[in-house]
Amino acid sequence: MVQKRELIKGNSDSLLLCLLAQQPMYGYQIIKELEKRSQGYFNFKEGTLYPALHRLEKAGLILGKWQMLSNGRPRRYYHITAKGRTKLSTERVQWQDFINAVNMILQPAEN
Amino acid sequence: MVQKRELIKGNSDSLLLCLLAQQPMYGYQIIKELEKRSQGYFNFKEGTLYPALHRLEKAGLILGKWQMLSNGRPRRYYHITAKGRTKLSTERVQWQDFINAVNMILQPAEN
DNA sequence: ATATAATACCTTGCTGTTCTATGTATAATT
DNA sequence: AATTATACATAGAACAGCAAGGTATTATAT
Repeated sequence: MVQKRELIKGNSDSLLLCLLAQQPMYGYQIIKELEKRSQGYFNFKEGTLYPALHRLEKAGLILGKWQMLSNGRPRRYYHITAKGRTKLSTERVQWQDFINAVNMILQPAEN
Repeated sequence: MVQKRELIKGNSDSLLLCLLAQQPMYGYQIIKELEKRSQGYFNFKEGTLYPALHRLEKAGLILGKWQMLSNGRPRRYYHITAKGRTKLSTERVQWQDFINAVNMILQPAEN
């Protein structure tokens, strides 16, 4: 399947917030989880994900907490905030509105 | 309704190709038509649309032809090419794949 | 008559998002 | 001993959309 990567632009925030609304996760885990849940469709790059998480944290939508594993390797677990949950529900609506609008153009399609 | 404008990125090509697959149109008309068909959702800026049309033409997906009106005002009508129609059908599939993938993340959502 | 809005094209520069590439470091596997 | 997987991070390039500006004609409103 050939993907159109640009489609993800502006949508990744919703995906991240949605995952973190279910449980706190760390960056590397999020990448794997998105890939798994989308049956291999999503393959977030680290250069995309980490800056995105930093943006979301800076915006107060998520909160990162360092957690040291027994083996001494640190992970940064991100938790969604109340503000983040509000944002998520807004973005869900916006996503649906967007799909509807696009389909109004693409659907009546006998061409 | 508050829109998330970035969502359109990577999707506008499909919308333009779809319109032009139905009939040749000129830039200004496309803007109005997209607004009308989406019930006011889409409001393409000229700074977005004209460069987009130029890109599509350069890629051989559409073909522009100047047409002089009786009043002397020129319009540039764009026609879809065979290559453009092929591209459109590919993009339709990609769009559906993308929706499906996003919904795999957002849908199982009781949060 | 005159000002404003609508039509119709265009470009430049800014911004934001993604990706590639690179860097660091440890643990597990081959 | 070498490679892969885990886990974080950033810098620079590419690209699309937008605001703002420009030109020019026609139609409408004042």
